[in-house]
Amino acid sequence: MDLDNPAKRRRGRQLEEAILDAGWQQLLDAGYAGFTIDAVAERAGTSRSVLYRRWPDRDALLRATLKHGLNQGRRDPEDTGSLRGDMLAALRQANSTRSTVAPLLSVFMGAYYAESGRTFADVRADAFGEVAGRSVDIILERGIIRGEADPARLTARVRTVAMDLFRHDLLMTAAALPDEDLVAIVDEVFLPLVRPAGETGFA
Amino acid sequence: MDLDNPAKRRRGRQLEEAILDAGWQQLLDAGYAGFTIDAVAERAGTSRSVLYRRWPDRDALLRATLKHGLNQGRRDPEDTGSLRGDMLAALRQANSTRSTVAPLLSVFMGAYYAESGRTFADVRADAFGEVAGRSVDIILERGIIRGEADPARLTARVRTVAMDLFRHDLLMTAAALPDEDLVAIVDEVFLPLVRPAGETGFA
Amino acid sequence: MDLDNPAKRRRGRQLEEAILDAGWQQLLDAGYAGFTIDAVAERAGTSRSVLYRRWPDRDALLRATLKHGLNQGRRDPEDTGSLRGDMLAALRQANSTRSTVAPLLSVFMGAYYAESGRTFADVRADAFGEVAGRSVDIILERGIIRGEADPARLTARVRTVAMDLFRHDLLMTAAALPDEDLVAIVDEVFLPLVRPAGETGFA
Amino acid sequence: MDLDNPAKRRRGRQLEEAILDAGWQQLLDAGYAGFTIDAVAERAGTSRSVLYRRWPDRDALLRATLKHGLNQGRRDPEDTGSLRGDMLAALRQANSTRSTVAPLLSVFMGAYYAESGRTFADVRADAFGEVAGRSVDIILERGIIRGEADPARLTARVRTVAMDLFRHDLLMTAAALPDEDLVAIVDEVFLPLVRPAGETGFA
DNA sequence: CCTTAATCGAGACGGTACGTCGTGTCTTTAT
DNA sequence: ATAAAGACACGACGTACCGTCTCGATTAAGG
Repeated sequence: MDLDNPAKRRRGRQLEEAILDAGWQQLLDAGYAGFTIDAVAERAGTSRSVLYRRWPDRDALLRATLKHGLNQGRRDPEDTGSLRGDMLAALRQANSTRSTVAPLLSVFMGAYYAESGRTFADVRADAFGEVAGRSVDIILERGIIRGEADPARLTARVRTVAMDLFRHDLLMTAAALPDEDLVAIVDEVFLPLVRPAGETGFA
Repeated sequence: MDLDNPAKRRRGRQLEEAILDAGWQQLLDAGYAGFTIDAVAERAGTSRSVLYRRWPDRDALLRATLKHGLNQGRRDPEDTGSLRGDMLAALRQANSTRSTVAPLLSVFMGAYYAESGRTFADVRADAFGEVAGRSVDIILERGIIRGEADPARLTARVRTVAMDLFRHDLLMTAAALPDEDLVAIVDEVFLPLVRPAGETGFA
Repeated sequence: MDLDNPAKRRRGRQLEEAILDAGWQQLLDAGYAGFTIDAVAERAGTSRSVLYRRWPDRDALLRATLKHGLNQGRRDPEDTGSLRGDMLAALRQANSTRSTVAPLLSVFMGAYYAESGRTFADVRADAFGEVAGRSVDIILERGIIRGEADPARLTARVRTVAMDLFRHDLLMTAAALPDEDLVAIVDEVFLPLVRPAGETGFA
Repeated sequence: MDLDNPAKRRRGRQLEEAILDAGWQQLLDAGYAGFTIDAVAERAGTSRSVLYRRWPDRDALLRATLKHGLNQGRRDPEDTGSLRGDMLAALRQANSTRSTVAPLLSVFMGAYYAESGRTFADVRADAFGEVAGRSVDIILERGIIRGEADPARLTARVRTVAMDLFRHDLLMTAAALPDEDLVAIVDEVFLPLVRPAGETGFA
């Protein structure tokens, strides 16, 4: 890559990181169609054989790249003082980063996990990282303590409903959602389902 | 195909139907990777040029094929006598047919509509056809008449929440959902959101 | 072709002329590769079916076009007062018109007449028209009368030698020849072969 | 070709030879129309990309194939003891091999060299190879030594006149010439032009 | 004058070859 | 041993023509 730079050849872990970074950038820049072995190799400043030594084919590289990219920069969810605020903050944070790449998840994760025989929960955990799943749990934990959420109503389905609807819309539009859609998810679906019975107004 | 076949050449609408049928079958048999212009053309007993004359590229053909295939055999939703029963029946019907192909929707519809600048509502309508959208409306209409649904609570988000969650899971797993997941969607999310305030138990 | 021009449709002979003219222009403009049925039809302001009704395939049209084009504007050879002058004039005249298209002759005439089982003489006559063959005869006739050519030496081979060498060079270079090449053909080959024995200088 | 063939893949020069051989055979078997990239690749037991890596397009491959094929099996010209015999032998040898392919030369070499701006001499040398040009020189050298040819008369035009006329007829007829035409070239044109002045009869 | 048959003009259909690009395998050279 | 470079064999892509076909519109000719 560098012309006369005698910089040592990268190897092993270090090289792998560089490749996945390059792949992620390539994915963001050129989309699925532009996610080519050649393009990624060139962007990473290495050669195709190096990639093929690590991943058997393009799809495997794509999965590794998605996982690598999506799990960058995870943070614990913000504490805004209210369940509604926390949930909205989490959705807005997600909405600001994932848009373009998200649709790929459904195809590749879907196909891959279908073959691997894993469960739906695993799919979610692996695709969006451990942190993502735990974010909602943390937010709900705080809500329970504040008395804004009723533990009895928090089935698995209800716990993930906000993120699932967000993700659904993302998958269907391949673009960041308008903020009012996030608000609608929280106010019209999430809060009514988790709020202790009897409460009716918004917090 | 047969040079000596005195059967008239197919043309126009008739030919197009045959192509889309062939495409749909090819998609079910060989998946996205096997959805090749050549393969579809051969399966339809025509030639590649005929396809390229109608759709500019593979993706356009794929979108047309998806729409064609997904909108086959639509029927008005069954009337089971209760809102819960109607909704479950609709989900079960959908669950029995769409599984393998659904994930493709997110990528291609997503990408397409992102470019075309259409709205989310349009996306849904076009991808899943008019009937799909109306099914839920019909079911809810009946529910309102029976007193099982509160018109005041039926925002756009709430109206589609059941189908959206179903679709989300389908997209993420690329497989038919277990029946208990459908039940959970109806009992834990849908009914609590649409039921007139005050009612608490399951119907 | 014309927008609202109610000008009568051309038919029969008239239409055929227009097509061959268009073909000839197309050949000169775009060469062999650009000599397309579509291009000729469009240039002639008609449609492909009309061409296919007259010639079975592209090669047939090409042959017809070549014959049409090459036999335009034939004139009797100039009388310059000397055999050398006449021959040079004939070569120069030929050199000024045929250059680009000539190489096609060898392929298509060659192939066509090979199949048709005609003789070499016929080939030449048909490809270059009756006039071309007669031109040399006329020139030589005058030369004999002037005493510049010896009838005893004028075998078939010798009669055509100048035109053949000219045509050979044309075929090999696909371009008009430099004038000195024409002079060399006349002075170094043609005149020494036809001149009555004993004469040595140039006329 | 064979996936399981443990024979090493051919590469570089060796592969190139095989391709050109295959191309030459294809040309002889199927003519210009049958000289297809696919056909040549298949015949050579390789794939289209390999050809495109070496030649930019079909015409370039055709030119390379012609050069390759025409320069196979060149030998130094036979010494028959007389200028007439040597020249006739050379023409007969040429006549026995080149017939079918020759016409292609005019179109492709012509077009190519027209673009490349090379000289006529280069055209000839490249198209027919070094040896072809030298053959005549060798024959004439011997003739001069024997006293059958006059060096003073051997201009460039005269030196090549026999081969040029032969080639001309070949180009026009696309078939091997009858032997009497070769004899006519030698006896009626070649010998009269090169023979020392004063000699008149045939050797 | 009106009908009728032939031709024109337009364009879809079923093919084939083109030249490009990406894949996954394999080989070679250098670090 | 692994990196880097790149050739090989394969196959799909989208384009451009080919030669065949169908169909409505126009036109010349005949009853």
